[in-house]
Amino acid sequence: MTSHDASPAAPGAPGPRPMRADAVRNRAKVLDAARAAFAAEGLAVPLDEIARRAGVGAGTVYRHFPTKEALFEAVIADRLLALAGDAESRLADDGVDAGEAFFGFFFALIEDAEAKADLAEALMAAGVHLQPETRHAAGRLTGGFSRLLERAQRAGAVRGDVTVTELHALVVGAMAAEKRAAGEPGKMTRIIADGLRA
Amino acid sequence: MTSHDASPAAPGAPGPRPMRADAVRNRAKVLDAARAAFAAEGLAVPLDEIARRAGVGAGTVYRHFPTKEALFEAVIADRLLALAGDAESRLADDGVDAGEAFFGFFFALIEDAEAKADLAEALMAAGVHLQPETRHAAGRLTGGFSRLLERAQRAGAVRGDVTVTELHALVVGAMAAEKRAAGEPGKMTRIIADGLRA
DNA sequence: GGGCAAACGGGGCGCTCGTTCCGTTTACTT
DNA sequence: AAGTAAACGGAACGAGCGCCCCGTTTGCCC
Repeated sequence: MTSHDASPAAPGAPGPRPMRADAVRNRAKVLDAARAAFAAEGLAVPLDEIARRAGVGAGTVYRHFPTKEALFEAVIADRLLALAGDAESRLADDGVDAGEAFFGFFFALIEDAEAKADLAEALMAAGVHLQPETRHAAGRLTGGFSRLLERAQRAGAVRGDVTVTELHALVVGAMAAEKRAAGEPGKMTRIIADGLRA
Repeated sequence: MTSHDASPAAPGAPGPRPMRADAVRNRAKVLDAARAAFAAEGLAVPLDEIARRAGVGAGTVYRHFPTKEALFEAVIADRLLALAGDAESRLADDGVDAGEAFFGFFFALIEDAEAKADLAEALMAAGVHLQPETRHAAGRLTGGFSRLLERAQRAGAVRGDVTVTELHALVVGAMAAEKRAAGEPGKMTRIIADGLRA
């Protein structure tokens, strides 16, 4: 819930002015509405609709986020950080072997994206022109995933000729396949995972 | 090149009136321009752009195709028929075994879609509200693919717990993965294909 | 409680794009 | 060669949507 912070910049040091109470409240309402709306319909949802659901005017949204894209990224950055945290905690867990940890995350990642249209879209997008905050979050996720992959490869659980970039592409592919196949959730992902085993 | 036919309806029997010469010419020009434009940019290309490339006015496009969607489908139906023909000819070829035939088509299908943004989009789309002609073409493709799959499964080359629908989903997934991964074309598809083997 | 800057909100602008309309041109007929 | 209906083309319409402007409201400080 990092994005529920009151101030968009310089949270610790008291900057020029503290935010007004209603502004803080509205920022949170917009963010919550955006989360729900983007998750349900992806970037396609009109900004006016988000404003309406948040109970504010469109102008208010634009005071807090310079552009629709920026609002989208604010939502996405949160999700990416959560996923990065998941990867890192699996990495730290000594109870499961490398292969299990890797595939566990692989499945969790795709399952999560399935329920969040925006995340899927964000991962599919080329990812150009990202704000620094988003870029950092994406980097942390990639880093964690990369270490999970390496460990699993060293353990002989995953074929050695796959890079993180290719893995990312396969995740996108699995999400696309999963969305297309109605019955038996996770089956497409399982097939693709089988193709990844050594 | 079935769509280069002069008359949209009743080609054999002389209907109400034969088409005027310039109309025939323009229809073909529109179809060619649409083919190129849709292949390059998918459905996103504006209709005015297609008209411009074809050297006609937008109104002319609409006399031949009631809607942009209909024009799109006219292009897609051709592609689907060509693919169905490919599947059928592989089916008829006794020189290759069932597994080879299946995977050969699998790779060909994805490679083809890679070069044609519109085909990829069409396969990804839910496919609701299709014109009868398109529905028929899609059915023929699915039928051929289905027989290739069955034969390969019976031969033990492909895992038995996959249906045509799921296969379709995996094709879409492979296309998505392939588009996302820059280097070494076909690698993502090969990994997914490995997941499909028995 | 009064003053003031910050925040609000929604009407409106500008752009894109699918579709239609209609005055003009062009191919066929006799 | 003249008449006619089919076909043309591009200006114009309308809908959707991102974004901005500005008159009004509201929280904050003295």
